[in-house]
Amino acid sequence: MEQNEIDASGLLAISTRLQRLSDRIRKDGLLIYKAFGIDFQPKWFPVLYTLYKKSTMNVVSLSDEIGYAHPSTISLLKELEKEKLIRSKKDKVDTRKRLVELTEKGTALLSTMEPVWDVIIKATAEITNTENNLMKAINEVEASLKEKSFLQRAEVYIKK
Amino acid sequence: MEQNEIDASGLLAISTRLQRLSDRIRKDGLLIYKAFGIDFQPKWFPVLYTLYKKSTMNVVSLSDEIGYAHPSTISLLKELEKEKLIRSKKDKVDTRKRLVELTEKGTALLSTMEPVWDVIIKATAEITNTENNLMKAINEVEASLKEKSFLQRAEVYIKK
DNA sequence: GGAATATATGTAGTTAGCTACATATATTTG
DNA sequence: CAAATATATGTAGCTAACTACATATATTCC
Repeated sequence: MEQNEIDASGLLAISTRLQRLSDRIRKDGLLIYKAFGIDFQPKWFPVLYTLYKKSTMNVVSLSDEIGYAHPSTISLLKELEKEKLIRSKKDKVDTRKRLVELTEKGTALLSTMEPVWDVIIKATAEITNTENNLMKAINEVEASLKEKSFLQRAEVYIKK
Repeated sequence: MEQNEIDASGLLAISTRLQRLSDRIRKDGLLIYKAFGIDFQPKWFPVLYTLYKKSTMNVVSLSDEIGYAHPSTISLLKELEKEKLIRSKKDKVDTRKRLVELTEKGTALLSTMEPVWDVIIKATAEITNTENNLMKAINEVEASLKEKSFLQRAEVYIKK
């Protein structure tokens, strides 16, 4: 009975719990980079990693690739430009487009990060690889949301 | 190979993914309350639900109960007071303490919410109850973090 | 080939938590 | 019992994403 109540309340507060877990992991992530003497923020990862893998991209494709709204990407790019980790140039064919790529400094940084990532991946795997694997759970939830949104699912029960 | 790369990158971006999932669920949550014609924000849930269950509490115990930093609770209480859903009074024994409780309006609102919660719980269960259950995964991850933090786990690998 | 539409980028302001610091009152202890 | 410490509350400002809106350039279509 009590157990059910805890579960119910947990489900109702799920967004809050996700957010707090995210915060916590991010903060420790920052400290891990620091422990390696690397000046790197976890939030930079999706943008930089994508540019590392795909070399040159414009703002919108980059945003789509990492799944961000474009203003979020723009503000990250602004920071990264200030850090001289990336640079931009105009696309000569389609002048609306801003092409973004890593600088030499950026490439150098990213290539020194492989050992750090290794550690982070191992530590994260250790933490998340419990009976219900968090990464897999997120993937599964994202898949079920893609199929039918939270709201749509709720509507079925409302109409009953 | 490619699969491993996706996993690695996923683990490295885990905080971002958690945050975005949280946002998405919260936004739909708000719409579900709206669909019931109820003026209620998902972020209010932990505070109001706790007051509903425990009647009167001071700020710090309430924060501890829901696992928030006290300034977060204070700012929620401020909103809820403006909505006239809660009220506060001084503790006569320990005058430092501010005792918080639901108003009649608050109690009335909460008691009309049971059917909404039912729907939310069902829809959430539908979404999260995949092979790797998200709620359980969060609980497990929080338990493993409590035992040994992300940073501490990383340090073991750094020292190697 | 010009008008209507679509796409790319950018800016401003919001959100929901947080930490760091400040202050007031209680409690403990020499 | 006064000084030192601990606890409760409060304020200010940060963060990392978002939406809504604005503008510039491309593309499409009559």
